[in-house]
Amino acid sequence: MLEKYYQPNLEEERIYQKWQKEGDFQASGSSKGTYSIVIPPPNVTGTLHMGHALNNSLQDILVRFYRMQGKSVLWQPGTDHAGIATEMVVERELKKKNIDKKNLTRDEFVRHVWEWKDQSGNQIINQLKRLGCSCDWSRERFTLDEGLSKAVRFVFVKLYNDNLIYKDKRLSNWDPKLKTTISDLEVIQKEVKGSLWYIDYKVENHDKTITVATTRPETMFGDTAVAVHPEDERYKELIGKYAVLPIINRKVIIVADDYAKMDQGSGAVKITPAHDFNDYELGVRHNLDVINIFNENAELNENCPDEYQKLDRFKAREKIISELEKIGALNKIEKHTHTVPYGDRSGEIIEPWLTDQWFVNAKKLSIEAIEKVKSKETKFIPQNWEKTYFDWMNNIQPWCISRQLIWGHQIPAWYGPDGKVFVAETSNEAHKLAKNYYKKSVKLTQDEDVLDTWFSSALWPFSTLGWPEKTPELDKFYPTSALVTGFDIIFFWVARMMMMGLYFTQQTPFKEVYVHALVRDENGQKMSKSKGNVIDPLILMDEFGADALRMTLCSMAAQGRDIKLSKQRVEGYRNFITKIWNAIKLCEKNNCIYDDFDINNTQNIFNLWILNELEKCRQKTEDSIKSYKFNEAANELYKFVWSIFCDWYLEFTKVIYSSNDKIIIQETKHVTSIVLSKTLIMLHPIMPFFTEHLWDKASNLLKKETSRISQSKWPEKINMSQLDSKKVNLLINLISSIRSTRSELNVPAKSKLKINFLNISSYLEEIIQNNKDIIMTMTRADSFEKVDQINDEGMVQVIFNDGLIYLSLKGIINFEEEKKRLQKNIEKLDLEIRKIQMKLSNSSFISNAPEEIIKEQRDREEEYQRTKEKLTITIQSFN
RNA sequence: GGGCACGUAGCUCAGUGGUAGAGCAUCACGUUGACAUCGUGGGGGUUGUUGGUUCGAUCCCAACCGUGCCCA
Repeated sequence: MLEKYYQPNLEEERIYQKWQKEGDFQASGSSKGTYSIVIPPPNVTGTLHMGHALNNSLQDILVRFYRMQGKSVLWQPGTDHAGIATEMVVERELKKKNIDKKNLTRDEFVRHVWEWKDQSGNQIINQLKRLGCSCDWSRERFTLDEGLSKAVRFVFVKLYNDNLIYKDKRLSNWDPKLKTTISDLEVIQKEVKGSLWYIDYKVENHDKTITVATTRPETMFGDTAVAVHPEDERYKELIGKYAVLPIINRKVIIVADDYAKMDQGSGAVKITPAHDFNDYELGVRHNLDVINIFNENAELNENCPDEYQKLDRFKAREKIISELEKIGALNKIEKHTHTVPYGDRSGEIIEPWLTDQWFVNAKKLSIEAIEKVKSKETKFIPQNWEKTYFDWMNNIQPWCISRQLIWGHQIPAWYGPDGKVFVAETSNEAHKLAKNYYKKSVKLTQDEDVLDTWFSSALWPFSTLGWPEKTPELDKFYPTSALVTGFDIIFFWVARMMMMGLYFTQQTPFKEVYVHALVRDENGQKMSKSKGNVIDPLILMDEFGADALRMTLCSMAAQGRDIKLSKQRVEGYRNFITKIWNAIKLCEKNNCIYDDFDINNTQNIFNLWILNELEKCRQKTEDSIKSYKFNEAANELYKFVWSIFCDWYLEFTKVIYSSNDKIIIQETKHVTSIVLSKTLIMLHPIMPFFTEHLWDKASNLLKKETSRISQSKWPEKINMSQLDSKKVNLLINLISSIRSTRSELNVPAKSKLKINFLNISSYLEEIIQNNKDIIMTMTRADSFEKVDQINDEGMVQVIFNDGLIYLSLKGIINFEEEKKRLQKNIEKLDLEIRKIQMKLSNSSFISNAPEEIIKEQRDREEEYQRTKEKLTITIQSFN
């Protein structure tokens, strides 16, 4: 006998270990094709948050489902090295030990990072196991593994030789706190309330001044022009003249460019090509000088007046403002809301800064990546995410891939004494190239920078399978079947994996991209540590178990809508698990031992009915998972288990067991056992732990073809010859109607009813006669008789569409109440009848609507009329 | 400013060109053997607003109002 409740925290770990020990997650050969997913690699520094929980639950559901479908399945796991994040974590750890990164050599620091990784880098992997993820851990990869690193070097060299990677001095996003560039995608634009300063610049050889409006007065020392709109009447005469920068009295040209907006600020805008992306482009158009005024800490540098040098950019701003005010050049200050770029890791304001960096020509790589989505070689689900992908791809910018960090793939480029660059996979090869070039051996130094972590992640779908070697895994599992990810990652992963995959394997890396929702808190707010509204999936799992969390996420994963998660929902699905637990307990008690049984021999209508319902559920669940409609799959199973199997079927079987029809009793036990077995199998992809537990604990009740449910096959289609569910559905309606009447009339739960019927169809009568016991038990009646006429004054009519069913309630109910009840029902019917009559009397409805719709309406009207008549007669009989 | 979603019961959300559903919450009743982490039943809706297409619109179209997100 099972215990009172299922206790997930006592079982889950043990079950997971068993799966692993048995090698259940390793891909095996199969004739039914392959199914593969690569995990979007979580950061090695990460801990499991709700987004991971959703993302990986869905992947696990797919993977377990297709495994059950008999495919050879690979779920390729691993982590990425998360350059910036890991350096930050390790630096912080070192600080605790009083070690300053600055005093360490590159090698020493890298050693510390590996030490940290070995000790703490496995957290997220363990948490994924906790969630039940059935990844093939024997194939776990890390972006800094030797194999993957080799792939990175290979790709870099190839792209360089194909002129798709180049080094260039360009503006890039400089993080002055982390002292590295970051890519556009790692910059977060935030709306900030600031000021707009209006500064008067004198115009050379002219009596006018020109007033520029700026949000960044501190960049003034880097100005090399003032721009006005070509059509702007106020400034037309000044175009081509020179404005004089206050404080330093340097001349800058006044240019006409429609980048200057007439209605913004003063219409004149100062141009600082070295420190603003738009200004830089304008500078190129007008051939302007580029003056860099910041150092790597975003302090003013030697291109600024002495008293400003080494001043932080915001201190410098204050100083400039006060000096401008002093000399009367500050015209006015307006409050102004504008967007400011922040580094998503450091939280620091990003400075566009002119540096030497390595870039990928993403534009060229994007062309095919766009094509392949257009031609549906890779499909987005839901489809509308295509648009996001196209928008970004069509406007793609050069991808800055160098980072001024230590942790990562050091760029495979070496410099000769004269700065000549040699790009090669190894130092040896670089030396060979150099020797060839210089005609002698020279000393080479390797580029200090490392590559963007995403550069290696972009290779993940094939580098993890052994590429560039031609491995059997690559051959078998690439291209992968699906990528499951959140929309916020379309640019980071999907786009870049597509570009790299196509260029290096000539195939799209995945056939489908399923884009799931974002998990928000119960008020629809994005979860964030600073808001304090984070729901920790680990805490939820502690409290309710991994299965309940997974089922919750699955049931809420409707396409195109974000998930608002609340604890109550998880609790509800924990209760669902308990419900199944209890159902199994009942089946144990009823001795539903599995024995060989051919369901094609099923006789009893309830058994036929439940098998039919099971098949409907099986079909819908299967279709839903295949089309990524996770919520539908979860709800279908929930409804079947609770509202059909438990609420009705198990109740019917109680009556069957109390009868003395041994053959039907035996059949019912067999059918129950089969339904249980198949239901557990179907629940397994969503709720792997407790289904596995029951597979073991309720072993003798189940039809088991494998010792572990994780290895079971998805149920086959049930082909029943006589699947007529109508009779049982009619019974369910009748029982519900009687219960409802009881309840509405406040019949005490303990009082037994007497039920009478007359004038009913022979079809219904047959059903009633055959199932009297069931009806009586389930409605708490002690008799159910056919009568010739109703003359007993205690008779109350049941509102049941197709028959005159009466409850004998003499002395139990108040007839005024009963009249009201019937009157209310008549009113409802009247309303419906009127609606239908309106339709039917509309000649255009009759001439335009399809035949079956018209017939349906006529039938409905007739049925309502019959019911109404019966009720009216009953009311009249009271008087 | 450009783009994408969304608006259905108190809450969270499904859904469909022809009778609007679920879970939670709520109310009433109920512990005699699966289950109170429960059972039975009830109440609760002008499907954001206004137009259009249609015999018929919650669904399709347009505009508007509101909310959220992405990009600039």
